[in-house]
Amino acid sequence: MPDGNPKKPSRIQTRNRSVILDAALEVFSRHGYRGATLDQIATEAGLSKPNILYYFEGKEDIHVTLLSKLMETWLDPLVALQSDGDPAEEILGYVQRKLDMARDLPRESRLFAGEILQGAPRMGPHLETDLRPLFDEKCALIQGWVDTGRLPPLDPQHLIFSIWSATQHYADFDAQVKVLLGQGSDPHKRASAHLRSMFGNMLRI
Amino acid sequence: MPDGNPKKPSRIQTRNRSVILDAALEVFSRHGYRGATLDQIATEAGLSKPNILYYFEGKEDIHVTLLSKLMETWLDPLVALQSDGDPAEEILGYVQRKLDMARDLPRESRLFAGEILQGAPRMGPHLETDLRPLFDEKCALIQGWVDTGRLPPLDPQHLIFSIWSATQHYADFDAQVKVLLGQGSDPHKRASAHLRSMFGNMLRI
DNA sequence: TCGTGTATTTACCAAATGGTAAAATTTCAC
DNA sequence: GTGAAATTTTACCATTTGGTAAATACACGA
Repeated sequence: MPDGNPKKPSRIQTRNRSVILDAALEVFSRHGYRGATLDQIATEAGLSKPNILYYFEGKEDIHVTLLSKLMETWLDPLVALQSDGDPAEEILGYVQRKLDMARDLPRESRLFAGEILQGAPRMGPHLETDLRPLFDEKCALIQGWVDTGRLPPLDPQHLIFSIWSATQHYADFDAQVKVLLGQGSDPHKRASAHLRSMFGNMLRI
Repeated sequence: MPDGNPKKPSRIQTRNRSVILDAALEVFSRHGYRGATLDQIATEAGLSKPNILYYFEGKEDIHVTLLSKLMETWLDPLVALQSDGDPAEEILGYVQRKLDMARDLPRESRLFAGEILQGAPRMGPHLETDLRPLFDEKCALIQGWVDTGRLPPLDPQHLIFSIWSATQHYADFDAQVKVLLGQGSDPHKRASAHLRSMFGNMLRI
């Protein structure tokens, strides 16, 4: 049994757990938790169903593991929002990082979106524990910039919401975006320019 | 059989179909298509499962009916975006209508979001047929305002995406928003002020 | 009130799905 | 190479779930 005990995992274990999680990310992000089946995940992973249940306790275990690992990655860009340089450029850099992330990790974005959309049934605690403190910290940072006149008056909480929604939109609503944009010139570049303009305007004193 | 034939529906039919659709909206929007069960919908509607299958051909029929009816409602605010008054105020009015809609019809917003998130498997055609033409028309309208100098240079397509994402975020990611805002002063009002400021800034010449 | 079409319930079914037991196979330290 | 442990497969099972058939109850115009 690979789980529970403190022994270090074998090479096979490490590889297979990672293969399974990647397959599960693919399937869960496309069909949602309920819509995904263990058979689909098994096929995608190139393993048999009982075999994946050898590495994970069950469907929910896979999903939760995925969400936990994802949370780190997901918060990275926000963690990187520091009080180093020019406030406006700091925030615009954050916007850019989030947008790049939506392009590079669309499956992760959709997995997250699906979970929240359904009321975060398997992630509620994580939100309180991991996201909330970081969110509060960065809101305070931005509020500080406002208070010291380095940014115009604005609402840090809703600013962050706008950044999240505007950037993740391109991953989460990809199906719609594709239909509406047709095949135009480098959508990512145009989105980036638009967002830089929009948020840039609002951050200018 | 209530379906297919051209007879006008009885009072009971009208009432029950509407009761079922409302229950289905509740269940589908909370759990997604696959996550929802006919039993849940039946319970929510106060009817038996075979009874709802007397009014609809099956689970998918209910879902598709729901999405079709929703599409109208959903596009209304965009239809109302006309070339009447001041361009900036027209667009800000649209933002406000969309935000109000996210507050008043969160279930509809989540149903729509869930469908798009999964690649619009049951709504692809509708997007091309209903949404695309309207989107193109309104983009042209906005582009016209830009070309005649009544709006600063901006990207109409991505502007609309930003409006959609920023407003619907409050309905679709409600679970997250609730956790992060705690209980503050009238979130809707603050969101409204923030969005008016953000988009107002960008629309000013 | 009677009879006919409408509406609802009861009793099912087949497929899908998450999961398990145990046998068979492979890996690897010695 | 050998044996024990890890890994994988085969053969299942119980539950859930979308859906159906047929019997029953009901509404309502004549």
